[in-house]
Amino acid sequence: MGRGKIEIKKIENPTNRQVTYSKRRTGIMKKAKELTVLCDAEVSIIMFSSTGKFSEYCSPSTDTKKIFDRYQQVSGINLWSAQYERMQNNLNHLKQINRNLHREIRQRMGEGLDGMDIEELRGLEQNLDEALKVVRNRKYHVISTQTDTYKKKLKNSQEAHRNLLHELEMRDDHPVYGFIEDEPTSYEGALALANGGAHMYSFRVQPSQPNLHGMRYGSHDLRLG
Amino acid sequence: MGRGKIEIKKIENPTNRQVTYSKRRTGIMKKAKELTVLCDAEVSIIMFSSTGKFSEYCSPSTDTKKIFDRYQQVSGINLWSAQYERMQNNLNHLKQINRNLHREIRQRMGEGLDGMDIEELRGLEQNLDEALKVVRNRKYHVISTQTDTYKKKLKNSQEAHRNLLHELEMRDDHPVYGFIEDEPTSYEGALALANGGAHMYSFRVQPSQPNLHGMRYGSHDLRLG
DNA sequence: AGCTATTCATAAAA
DNA sequence: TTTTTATGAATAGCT
Repeated sequence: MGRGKIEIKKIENPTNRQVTYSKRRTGIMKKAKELTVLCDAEVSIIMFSSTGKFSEYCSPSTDTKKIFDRYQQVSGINLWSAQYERMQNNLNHLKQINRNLHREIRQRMGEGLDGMDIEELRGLEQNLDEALKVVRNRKYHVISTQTDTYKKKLKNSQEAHRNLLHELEMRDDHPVYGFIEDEPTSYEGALALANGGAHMYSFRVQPSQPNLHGMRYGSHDLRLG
Repeated sequence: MGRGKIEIKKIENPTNRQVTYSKRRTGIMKKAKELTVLCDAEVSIIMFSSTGKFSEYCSPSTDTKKIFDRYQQVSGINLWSAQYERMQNNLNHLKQINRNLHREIRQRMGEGLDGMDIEELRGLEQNLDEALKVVRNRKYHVISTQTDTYKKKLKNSQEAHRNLLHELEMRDDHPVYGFIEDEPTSYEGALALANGGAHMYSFRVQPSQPNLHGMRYGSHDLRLG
């Protein structure tokens, strides 16, 4: 179809090749359009020239993604299955880990112990016992630190007060209002703070069967996704 | 290009349409092959007839997936980003939950307490204390159940032994070997079993600063994914 | 599926 | 690139 027949092999002259590409590309696209209309077909064409120039055709009734989704269904080959499967596995793995973590927390809260044998129970008991000691120590440490800080602040405040009074005295010899000292420094005070805080006036009731469900020390959102 | 010009509009006669589809499809595929060879291009064609029949062409130097990946890069539109992003979000969400769970377990083991204030520490302490009581109760329950089972088995064994001896006596009046009774039923025995098991002969050493790292009561794989 | 009269696509040149 | 134009290719309508 042209001034003489041509052999179907790579056109070595780059200019000719480019010209032929351009012409034939137009031709294929036209044919694709005609096929789409005449035969009510769905066609997707993607092509790259040897210089990397990109062109595409897609039937107007659809889009490239839809055609490719359909292609995947029909061909049975999922083009992103590798990526997809890797993520899916990752997801399942994380879910499994989460289940394990969740179970462990439940056990550490005294729930779901039915499946554990003596060895496991003894291990858990010892672990909890040790953790409890550490937490208690930490608590007392935080309390004493806080008390010290409070003491220092009080001291500074007192001093500032005295200085202020002194200054006033120096200025106009007015009568002096005494500073009220009130430091909870006794061990009993600290203990009360440790065990009741703002509620130290009331006794803590210990139920024989404590309902641990929903009783968390923090406010983490621990629901599984 | 046939016996008369045709208008480019849908061919209503299904047979004609199917025939035309078949002929023109062959034509396009041939053109695609020629373009591939002549111009050293990469071409991917996917089409579906109105009856759903699927055909594809792809340049031999590549494959449909590669062309599509390249298409995505060039067009800038990631065709499966929606799916991908959803999974990615899911994954990140799970990872966050995982971190929270892990942190909670660490705190319940007495690690990573630095960021906790008094209220939280007191809550954790109380929670651990209650859990410890529940676990202890459970442990003793399991032990007593186990002891009961052991007793019953022993009883059955003794009875079977006596019956056997009795039978032997009845048969040939041989001398009788006594059954050695050895039941660890005392509370001391149960306690020893509870606290030491197979190692009840040795005293348990309580380090003043217990190394909780790696000391788990179970054998869960808790590594983060 | 083949055939073939026609129309279409396009190689070479401008 | 696009246009021109001579030619080979594709195919519509029939069998």
